[in-house]
Amino acid sequence: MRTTQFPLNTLKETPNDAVVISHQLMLRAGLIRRLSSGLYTWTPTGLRILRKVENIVREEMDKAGALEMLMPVTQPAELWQESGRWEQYGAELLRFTDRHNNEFCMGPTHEEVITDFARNAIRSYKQLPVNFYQIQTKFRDEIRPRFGVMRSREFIMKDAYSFHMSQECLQETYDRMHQAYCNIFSRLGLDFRPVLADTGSIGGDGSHEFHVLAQSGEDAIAFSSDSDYAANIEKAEAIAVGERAEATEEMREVDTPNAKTIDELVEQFDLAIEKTVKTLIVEASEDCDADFIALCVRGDHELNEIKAENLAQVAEPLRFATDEEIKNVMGAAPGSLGPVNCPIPVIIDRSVEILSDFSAGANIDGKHLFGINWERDCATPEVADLRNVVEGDPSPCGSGTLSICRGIEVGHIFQLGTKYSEALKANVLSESGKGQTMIMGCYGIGITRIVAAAIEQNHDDWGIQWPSSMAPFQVAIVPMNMHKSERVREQAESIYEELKANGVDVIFDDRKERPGVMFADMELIGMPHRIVIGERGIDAGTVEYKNRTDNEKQELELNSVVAKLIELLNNK
RNA sequence: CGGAAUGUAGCGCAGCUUGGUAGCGCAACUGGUUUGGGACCAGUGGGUCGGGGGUUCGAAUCCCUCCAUUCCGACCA
Repeated sequence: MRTTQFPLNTLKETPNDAVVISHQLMLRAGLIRRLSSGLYTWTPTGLRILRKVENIVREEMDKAGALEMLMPVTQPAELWQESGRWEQYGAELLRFTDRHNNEFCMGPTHEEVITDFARNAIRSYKQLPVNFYQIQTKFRDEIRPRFGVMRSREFIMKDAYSFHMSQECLQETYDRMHQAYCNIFSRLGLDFRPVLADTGSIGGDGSHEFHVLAQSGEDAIAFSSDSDYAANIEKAEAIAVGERAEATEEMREVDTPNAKTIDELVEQFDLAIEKTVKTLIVEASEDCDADFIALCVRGDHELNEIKAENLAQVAEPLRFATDEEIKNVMGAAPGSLGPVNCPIPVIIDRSVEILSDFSAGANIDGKHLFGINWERDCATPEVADLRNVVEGDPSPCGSGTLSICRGIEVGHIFQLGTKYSEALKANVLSESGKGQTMIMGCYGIGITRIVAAAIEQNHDDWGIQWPSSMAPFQVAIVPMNMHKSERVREQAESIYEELKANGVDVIFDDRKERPGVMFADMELIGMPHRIVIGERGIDAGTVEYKNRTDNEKQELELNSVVAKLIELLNNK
């Protein structure tokens, strides 16, 4: 490609609504343009990168035996009503009506459509297992789109759905997808980790997220110092260390009119924050006798809402009680709540169970209890894992301690079970001739998000440093003074033609620009290999070569540049 | 949904306080000089000043209203 025929559209200044580096560089390098909130146009340069990612994903999916297909973006409401998600899904689902007054939505995902397809197309166990996938646009009306294509409303996703007769068979495909994902992210040249993810009500170890490690990531991941264990913080099990100590204090009621928060309490009464307990009131589920449940975690810990929501006694989705409801149920306002003399069922975190001589609200406005001990002052309530793990917690795998780091979720694989196949009655005939509900798995990769994640991980002061597999062009040819020097033009043209003939993705900067402009553009866009052709080099029989990621320039023999470049490309 | 800020050329911004011919830099275009790290000179094109309403002889500027965008927060007592 020639830059005179391939507009680069680079920007010297950073548009001021871009806050993360990938968003800034994507705009500056001319990969994307914003159309509206959370909606982006991909330029010719950007699209080349997107296609590279797609193709790697496609190759590895095909290799793993999945079948590509394509489903509509627009989906009829009936299917969503059948699965029950028309009501469940909130405002994130973009709904609209056609001219016949029929309701539709823009697909945020395709479980319903694929399950509908499968129930019609698959009749017999002989057709199973099967794994379908597509690479296609999704729409989720995010509350707050941000960070460019990292969290946009419209985005491209590879989503796959597998169908099985047995759990074992699902597990096999799941493991194969796990491996395929590792292959994909390795080929893309990303520093990534598969991590255990929350599986919601289904439970088990049936879900992994794939995270690209980056400071700007929106998710927190917990790692073991000594093993491969890695889990999303939402999922990482929090283990209490130590045993409950003997009581040494008497329980006493203290006036704390100005302590509404744990921080205030700790400050005003000089308490150790690890010896305080905070109490949160949430709505109870229908399984529970009471309308509300009290959850207790240590003052220095945070409630994990996902863990809480997964408890049988807690309503799904999780909802915190309003101040008014708390007042009615507890007889005291938030800020003075505690597990002692609590009128509603209490569930405490494991780390709270092993506390002694601790402090909590007295369920009387403006009063706290100090020196509380379980059993003596209050029966030990039900214990559960309720909190987020923190740095230094013991790893749930049994070896090492946890450290926490941030990641960008680029993939998610999930054992769905029969959630959708049951709702949509996707049955097949088994070997014994009886109808059986198919078991499903689903496997997603955020294609557009990968591009942003790769930049977060690979950039410097000059711009993007593409991993070779993703670069829009492999080699950039930068001629010096080509519009004056016929020799430079001839050499540049001939190297360009030769590289093209060898199937190399090459960009030839044949604009009538000053060298600095060309260098800056090629570096900003992140071309991995650059050769500079000038009079000086031609006289010496050489061409200057520079790799985007290291600062050393080297001279290559003019008459063997192409062979040498091809060799470099093959070595990656 | 709550809070804050912003909206002026493709991008970055000034002008608004104190109403009076809509500006600067970058980018684009033309011509020339330059040419191994974002050049220089001369010139050109490009604006519903977010929309609507009001005050006024006169509004980018003052008032009302709507909209959009960005940032922070969204129940952790």
